[in-house]
Amino acid sequence: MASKLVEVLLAADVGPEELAEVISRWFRRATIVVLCRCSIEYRGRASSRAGEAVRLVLLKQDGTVAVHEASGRDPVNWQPRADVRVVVAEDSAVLRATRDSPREELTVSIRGRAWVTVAKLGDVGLQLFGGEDDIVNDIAGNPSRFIEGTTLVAREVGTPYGRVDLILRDGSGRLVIVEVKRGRADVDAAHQLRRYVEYYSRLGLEVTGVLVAPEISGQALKYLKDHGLRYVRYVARATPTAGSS
Amino acid sequence: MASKLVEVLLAADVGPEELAEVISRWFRRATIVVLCRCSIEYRGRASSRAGEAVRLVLLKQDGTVAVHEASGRDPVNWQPRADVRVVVAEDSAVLRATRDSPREELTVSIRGRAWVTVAKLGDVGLQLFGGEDDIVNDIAGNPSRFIEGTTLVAREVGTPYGRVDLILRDGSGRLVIVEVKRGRADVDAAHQLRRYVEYYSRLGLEVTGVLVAPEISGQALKYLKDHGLRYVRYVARATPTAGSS
DNA sequence: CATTCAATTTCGTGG
DNA sequence: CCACGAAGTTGAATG
Repeated sequence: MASKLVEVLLAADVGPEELAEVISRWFRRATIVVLCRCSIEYRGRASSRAGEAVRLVLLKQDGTVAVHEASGRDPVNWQPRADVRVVVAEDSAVLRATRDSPREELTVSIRGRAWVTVAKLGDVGLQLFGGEDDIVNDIAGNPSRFIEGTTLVAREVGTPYGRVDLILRDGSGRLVIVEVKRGRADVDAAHQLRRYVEYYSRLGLEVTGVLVAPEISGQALKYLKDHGLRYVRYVARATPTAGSS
Repeated sequence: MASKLVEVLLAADVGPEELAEVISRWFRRATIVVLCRCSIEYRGRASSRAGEAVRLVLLKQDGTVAVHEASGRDPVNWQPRADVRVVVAEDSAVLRATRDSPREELTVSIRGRAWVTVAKLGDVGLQLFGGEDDIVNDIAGNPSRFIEGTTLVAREVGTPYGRVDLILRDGSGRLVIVEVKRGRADVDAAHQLRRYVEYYSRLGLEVTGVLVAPEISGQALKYLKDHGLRYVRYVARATPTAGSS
């Protein structure tokens, strides 16, 4: 009962040499959290520089290096699946996280003592419901509920200009291209739909297009009308799990 | 010299009650790192559920709550700028991070003892070079270097279908709509350009379009040609800062 | 490997 | 507050 639920492999205040040692020992074998004063330099797709400040450096088991500040969900600097090397220089541990393709380099210079914690994390992911796929499935299962008189022809159809979510056929035999968005549809979504409709149209098919989403922006709606396309509001069938309101 | 560069306010192995206390005390006042065994539930724009595993829960000073696993730059679950409440239930501390607009709720059930670390992080951000703005500036400063015989007319021009990066005028007085991409231009970028060109064209203006980017995908290039648009490769003027290579 | 598209995208900016 | 577009986007899926 009193057994360890979380095994913290190390938690200590360390100097540069010790920090370098800890990182070398545990990198890619466990998750390393470093609270430290550091400056950052990045060179690759773009380049950036950040002066010295107290930050949190997170080194994950897949090689991810992320440097966090006091705000934001996203790190201020990062390197996904990096190769890491640490060298000790003066009173600093300099962490170099590199990556080919694209070729880029993140350098974190950690000055003075740092607080380092090491632990093994799980990697089980999650089950997500309510993504775009779920909506596509919903429509595919009963197209006429959303667009009157239609039947399913195909789904996830590749074209040279992208993958069409759904293709239906209406009462008069005309194809209906359907683009689905899980959130508010914007002008890009409308344009995506137009791209597909235009493609099939050029093949000589009688074709029309419908954008299905719970909401739509004004510009997107105007764009659809301007190009002879339609918007259909998506409303989930029923409360799948009771409980709310 | 031996003064603290990083002030770690707390680092301790704590039970549910103590953890709840620590979070209540420091939330939004400092950054809290919790290594723990937890399960997660999310309900909002979508919904998700993740079983028990060892994870890292990060609570930042702006209210951000992020739950990290062993891999990935991004958290497995999160809530930006959340309101947080912690209650103790059985042998667990249950953290509820909510948010209005959109209305959503993230629940992290932390079972048993956890390792918690508290520290104040900086929030200075960084200076980034080589973003899209830099490229737009570069072109705006000397349009004819990229597109022969052109002069600057306007930049960041709003249309009903989005904001145009640059408008130039060529030798024959025709408008040239320019869309800029900092990386490889894809078919979406080509479409974006077409949208703008079409808009001005419908207004009765003599207009053409150019996509400027360091690279372009084959399909995007084909799409441009199919619609009478052009691609111009962007090459940075000179090594802005010496030192590399 | 390139290409495309979704994402609980997040994040900034402008109206 | 909405709306749009960039991001060093990341990440997955597909050819």
